[in-house]
Amino acid sequence: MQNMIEPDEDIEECPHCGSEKVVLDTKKGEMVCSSCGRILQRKLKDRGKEWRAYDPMEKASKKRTGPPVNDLIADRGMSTFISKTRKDGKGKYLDPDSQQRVYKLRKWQRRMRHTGTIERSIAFAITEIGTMCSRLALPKVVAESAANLYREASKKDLIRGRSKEAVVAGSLYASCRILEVPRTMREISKASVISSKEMRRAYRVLVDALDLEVPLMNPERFVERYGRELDLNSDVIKDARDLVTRAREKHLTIGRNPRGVVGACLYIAARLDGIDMSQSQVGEEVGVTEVTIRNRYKEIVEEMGIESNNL
DNA sequence: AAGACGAAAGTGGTTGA
DNA sequence: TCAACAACTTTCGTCTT
Repeated sequence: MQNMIEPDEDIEECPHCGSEKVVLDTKKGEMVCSSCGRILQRKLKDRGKEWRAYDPMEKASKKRTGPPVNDLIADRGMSTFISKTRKDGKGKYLDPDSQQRVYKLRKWQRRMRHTGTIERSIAFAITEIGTMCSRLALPKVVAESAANLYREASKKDLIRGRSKEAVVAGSLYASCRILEVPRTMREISKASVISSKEMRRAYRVLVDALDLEVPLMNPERFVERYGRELDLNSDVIKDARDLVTRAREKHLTIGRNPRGVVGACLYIAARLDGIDMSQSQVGEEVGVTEVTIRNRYKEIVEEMGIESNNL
């Protein structure tokens, strides 16, 4: 049977190593770079059919579905529309009386669509999630996940007493954490009208009330991202990633702002590679001060026995 | 002159009574 | 609810290249 798993968007080359050997793993539902082995997209949906048809007649008789369920539509695309055509099911024109009735029905359906408080709230949230995601360049899976979290939150009545924007921001952050998309709280709250304090509170409530399994944030993901933003080549990024791993093994990361650790590791890796880069440059990119970079850098160099004359 | 370094004081968040 | 606390930031003077 032909497999119809499709990526959300075409990925032609790996954003990490630039290789064009991006393959689709239909079993796991993942897009994978066969050159560097990184997963570029997860949890792809199977948009295909499970049946086969050998001629158009059979195709027509077996077809029984519409588009897939869409999490980014308030009612998930599951509601019915009353058609605009003035024909009945058999293609005959309706008499004027019936036309009048259908017109009224349509009007009422339009009015009823988003009248439930929860539906209206979700519709708002999805719009908000959409604009935030485009501002933050977040992939569609994150938007879908956030929409689902918001829906769950609505069901459990968690929005009451909080602003919708806060719950949206909290859902987005939670989705990023769950899907291991490297975004900080600060970034997300900056893209929102919500303060990071309010967002944090909403996020906590979501995690507690919905029993979310949030994996520990892993700084290695941030190394990738900031390394690329600093125009470092993949060798340096890899070295920096190893440094972060070793730093964590030596417990140099606990209680520390991960961005400081990541920044310091990038700084060290770059300097070891002979690249000229200032502490403040790195600090600015990862969002901490030069002093913090310096402090982390000192600790790491000391603990790992890196000869400072190489730097 | 720019970047690195270190000290000191201030700030916001966490923790435990 | 409040105080203690650790991490981080800001600021600034000094050192190094």
